[in-house]
Amino acid sequence: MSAKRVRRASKTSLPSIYDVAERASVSVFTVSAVINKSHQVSVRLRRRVETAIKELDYRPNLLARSLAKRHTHTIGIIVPDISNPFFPLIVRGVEDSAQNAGYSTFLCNSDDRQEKEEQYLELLLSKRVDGILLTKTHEPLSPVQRRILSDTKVPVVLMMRTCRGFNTDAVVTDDFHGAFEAGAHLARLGYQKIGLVSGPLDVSNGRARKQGFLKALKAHHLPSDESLMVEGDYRVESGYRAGLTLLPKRPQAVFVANYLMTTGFMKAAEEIGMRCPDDFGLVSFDDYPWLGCFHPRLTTIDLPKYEVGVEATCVLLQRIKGMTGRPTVRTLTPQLVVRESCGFSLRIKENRAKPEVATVGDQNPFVPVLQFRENDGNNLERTKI
Amino acid sequence: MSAKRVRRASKTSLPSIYDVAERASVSVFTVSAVINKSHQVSVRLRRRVETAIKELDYRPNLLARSLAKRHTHTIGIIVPDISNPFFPLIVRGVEDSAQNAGYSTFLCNSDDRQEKEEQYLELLLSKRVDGILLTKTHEPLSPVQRRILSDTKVPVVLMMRTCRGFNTDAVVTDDFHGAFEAGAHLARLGYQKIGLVSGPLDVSNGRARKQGFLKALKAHHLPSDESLMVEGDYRVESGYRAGLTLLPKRPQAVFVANYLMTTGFMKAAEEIGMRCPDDFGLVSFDDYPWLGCFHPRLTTIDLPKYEVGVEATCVLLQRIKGMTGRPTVRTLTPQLVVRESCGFSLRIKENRAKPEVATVGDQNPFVPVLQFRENDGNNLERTKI
DNA sequence: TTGTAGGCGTTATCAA
DNA sequence: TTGATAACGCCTACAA
Repeated sequence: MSAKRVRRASKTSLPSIYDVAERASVSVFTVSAVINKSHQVSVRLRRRVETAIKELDYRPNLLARSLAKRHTHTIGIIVPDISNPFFPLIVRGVEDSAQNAGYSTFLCNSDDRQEKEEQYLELLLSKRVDGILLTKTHEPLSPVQRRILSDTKVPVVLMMRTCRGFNTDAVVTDDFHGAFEAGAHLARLGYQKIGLVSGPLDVSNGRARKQGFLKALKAHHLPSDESLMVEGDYRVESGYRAGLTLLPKRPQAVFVANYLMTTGFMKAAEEIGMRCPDDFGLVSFDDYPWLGCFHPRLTTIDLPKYEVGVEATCVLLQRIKGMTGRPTVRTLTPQLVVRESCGFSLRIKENRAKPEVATVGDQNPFVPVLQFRENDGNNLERTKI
Repeated sequence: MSAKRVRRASKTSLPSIYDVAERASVSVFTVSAVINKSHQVSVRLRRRVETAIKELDYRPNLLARSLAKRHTHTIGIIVPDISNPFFPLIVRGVEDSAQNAGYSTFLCNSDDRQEKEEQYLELLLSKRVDGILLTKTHEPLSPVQRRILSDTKVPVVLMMRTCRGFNTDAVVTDDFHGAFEAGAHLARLGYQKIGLVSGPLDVSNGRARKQGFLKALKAHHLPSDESLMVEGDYRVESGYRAGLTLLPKRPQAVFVANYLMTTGFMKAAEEIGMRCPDDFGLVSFDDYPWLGCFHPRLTTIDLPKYEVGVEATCVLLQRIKGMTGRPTVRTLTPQLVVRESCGFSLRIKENRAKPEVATVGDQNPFVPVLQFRENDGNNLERTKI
């Protein structure tokens, strides 16, 4: 029974800790000890082990290690779609800070579909990830998901979207105030008939962005005309259709709740033959480095995407390390970036803006943020950090 | 020795196959058999096992499974930077087809740095991925990497960039012909003094794009003026600097070898006060769905990014399944997308274009591809497939 | 300081 | 068809 560990001829597969031990004429314990620096090992033996490792080109099997130690040093991350330009930066934030802490990440795309989300949740759990970062689909937590997430103690933190009935940590951007700023900016520029292309109202930040906008209208004593508000789904196509229905009503300005929809909206405007900002002002939500390079240069609410990833990872890692306490929601502050699509300079020139209306918040929208952002390109926006 | 498997109280951690076996009063073999459908099991036992699984909310431990089966059904993918808009779609292509085949993917960012690349290669190997998809950094394969990749039989397939001295499968886009088309298009429009902002020349596709461009000049009997060519590194900043040095020389047109650099280039043009396409024509490399929505609407060479991911995964999966044979290089065809930055309509109007110059290839550049692309937004460009 | 041997949760072989 | 039981490769008491 003791000789059973004479072990395989090592030609069969990759070298194991036993092969190293044999070659160095030590026990597996010693090998393990030097690899993990978990115990003091005499220099002599250590040397022998190290050279054996080199000679064999030994590489520890992380599967076995994880199995034995019961944690994988891996976190799972589920986003709707990595090819939606909104998510790469979040993911990058996650990976950077995870790697920094010695964790690696497993990426999944849910396509915003409950079914895929469930499936991936199962997979991640089966792979025994230590924690999960999740941008929930628009659907509420299903019973299955609830069971999945409850009967295991794998910590989950939500990103960008909260989920009613799912009381867990979350890191989001302050979309309410962001949208408020967007609406307020438009109002201060003297626009009175302002339209809205909102995100899906069954998503927390879709609601928040609409409510913030409405609040701004109210704060500036502007009527809120439901006929000027159309609900989109954050996708290009819905922005396009929104433009087709909204633009003919001749709004003076419009707030579009994300970049993809803005993209579609502009396309519609072009087809209809309306120009921005000449024929209508526009503020978009979420910023990208290339937005300052093409026309109309978009005025936006910049969301700290990378930071969302970083913060979410930070919280998750703490939970993994055993932090207890009630779930927390961390809210990151977005920022108004004034360029030209809002018609800023136009309105100023025409003296239509109303600087007398009090600026809400500490932001002075009359200081255009037009300077070139130094990005290193490959690492795109991260230099903002 | 036989009773040793009475096993833990199951409160300690997640239920194992033993817990299921015990509860169903069967052996672990039976449980394993029903889970994997690997053997015939009588309905009676199967039922018992299935209900036990439900009741315990048992979830197989993939770590243990992988350890025993010696494969993980996981592939690693290393790209320079997921937050560079070029890569998300490739990654998406990979994930989709991998998942389709029952594989999951592990994403890593090398930041185009040899060091991180090596580090991640080690990690992936330690995690025992079944194969690796790699977009090599600009540096050549290091001795370490060579050893890493050789002494293990984990198949590797290169994406987008080949690597001299590293003879393995690869899936790339035909950048030579893409760049040729770009240059030829400009030449046919009657431009004579054409500048180039190339990618890094130590990257295979950086070279290819330059050479294709030069070939086009030659084909159209245009002189190639080295002073009009500047080498960038694919990043925004380098495009910006290139613009600053190139534009004052008043080129009639310019070919910029990727999107990020184009972005910087446009910024420079704006600062200098030159307008596109009025003051200079421009063709960019690599297309994005939003390019048709802002001005100047970029004329580009569209790269089938998603397909690169799909094809690469396909090859890799075959290798994993044991396909032998010499390494192959699959080359995907890019496509000229004519919009307005090249000055197409301007030149036509002014009668400066030279339609008499033979069109090279089957592409007719005088058919502007301006129609709205139907994208579903969240899944962005993938609808092109 | 070093070694021995059992356990982590599966699969797989060989009997029964 | 089922059941024991030995791998898989690593960690870690417990001993020495």
